[in-house]
Amino acid sequence: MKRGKIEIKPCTECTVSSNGVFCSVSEKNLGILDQARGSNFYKKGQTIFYEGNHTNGLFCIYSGKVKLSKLGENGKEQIIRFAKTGNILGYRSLLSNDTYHAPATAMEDCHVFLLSKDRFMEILESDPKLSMNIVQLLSNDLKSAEQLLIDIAQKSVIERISESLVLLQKTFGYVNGGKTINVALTRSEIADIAGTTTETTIRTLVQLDKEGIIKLVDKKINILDLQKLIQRAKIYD
Amino acid sequence: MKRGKIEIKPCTECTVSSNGVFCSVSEKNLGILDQARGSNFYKKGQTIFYEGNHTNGLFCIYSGKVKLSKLGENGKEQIIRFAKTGNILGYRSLLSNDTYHAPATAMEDCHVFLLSKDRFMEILESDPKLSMNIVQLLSNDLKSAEQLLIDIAQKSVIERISESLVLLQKTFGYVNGGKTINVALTRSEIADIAGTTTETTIRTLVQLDKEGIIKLVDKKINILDLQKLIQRAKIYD
DNA sequence: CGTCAGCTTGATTACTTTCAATTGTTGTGG
DNA sequence: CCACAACAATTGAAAGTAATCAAGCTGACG
Repeated sequence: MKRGKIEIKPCTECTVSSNGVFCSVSEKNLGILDQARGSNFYKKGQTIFYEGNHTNGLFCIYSGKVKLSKLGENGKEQIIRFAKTGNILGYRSLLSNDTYHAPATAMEDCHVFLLSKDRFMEILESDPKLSMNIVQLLSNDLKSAEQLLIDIAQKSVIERISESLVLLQKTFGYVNGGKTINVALTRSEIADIAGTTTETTIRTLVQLDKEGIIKLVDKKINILDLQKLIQRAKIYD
Repeated sequence: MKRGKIEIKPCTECTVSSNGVFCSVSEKNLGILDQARGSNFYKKGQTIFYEGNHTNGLFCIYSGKVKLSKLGENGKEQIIRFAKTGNILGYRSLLSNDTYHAPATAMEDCHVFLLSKDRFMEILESDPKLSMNIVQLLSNDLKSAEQLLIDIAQKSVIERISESLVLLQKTFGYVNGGKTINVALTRSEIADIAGTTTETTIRTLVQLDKEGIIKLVDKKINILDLQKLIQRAKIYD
């Protein structure tokens, strides 16, 4: 953890996101947050919080990519959503004063701030704009979760895999403007997004490759024809 | 619509729920709500709001049962959650200023109040307790949606059907303390909860009946052994 | 250079859907 | 009140999809 090498801005000068939940918060309150934050580093694969653990604060991602998953009774993982630079984590559990219900894992090396629960709640109560932002965050999460539910319940594997790739592209974009999706995932993780098995994922990716829609290069996935991929995913919106 | 026969209390004297979101709201604000509400009646099967329609208010269920569903691209329905007396509907769309994204349908004759959007937002902004209640409502919805997602993604049909029955029992209880689940659903609707087909649902219900866990009497479902049903659903919590 | 984790492929099996046909139930208009 | 239409439930057979099981491969890394 070579903190000396990393430039860390105070919350008051945060530029990681132009539309984050804290963007509308006053300088004064950001200053309070600043005093109450702790800096954490996680290596790829490390767990940021576990399912069932008690909530001790709000996580704010300064850099890196994180997956939120949920384990079924049989231990199989389902990825619920992703979080990246500028996103916050753990608000659902914090706000309903619950334990974490979806473990978060670093998909690459991450730098995360932990904001004190008390301080956050304090600001939340005095800042209607922030509270509205949180409500919208929850609403959007709910909307996505319900959409994912429908997709997993009703779509075929190739549709779900295609949709997963579209989602990844939308979320993480391309590597310097090219066609390679800007995130490193194992086949097994892609399976955990689409709600299927590793083997089926591999076969399906190969099929999409053969169809000329994507191009598999090592572990990287290139999207050759996003429109066709969207068609394959049966996304109409 | 024989309104004359139905006794309608003002919001200030509402007793439909002891833990509803409005329970903590002041008399004064309830009075405001009261002035701004409209009374609507829906027959069984009627749609209260459609997917894609613009949000014009908040629905509060005075009596009756409602299902919120979502349609897949192929037109197949997935039931997302239920609402009954004392629950509110449409808050997600209203709060994120979105169109309705999950249509609501009356499962039996319903009496529903429509609260004005403006009036509600007004009170919401002045009442931190209410806004906290809403946040918790959203949090809980999100939690359930994610749980349902895992279940549909990972459980077998018999587990999902079993779980659906447990959910129905928890939500609607028994008919006068007996063993009959207090809600009327078609096989097709049960299928839409569990994310399967009507035929498979029928076969599965028959199997549970043969196992002595439930007893099918006409369209009513009796739960003979709730513990075994929970086991069959692989619910551990 | 061995090991381990991830990737790939093939064969088999199990589960669920789909299609088709029949019966039962309900509500409605004559 | 009955006949009919529309919807709901049921059952069987066939087809399809994806999971599972087994085995070999590949590449990164100590």
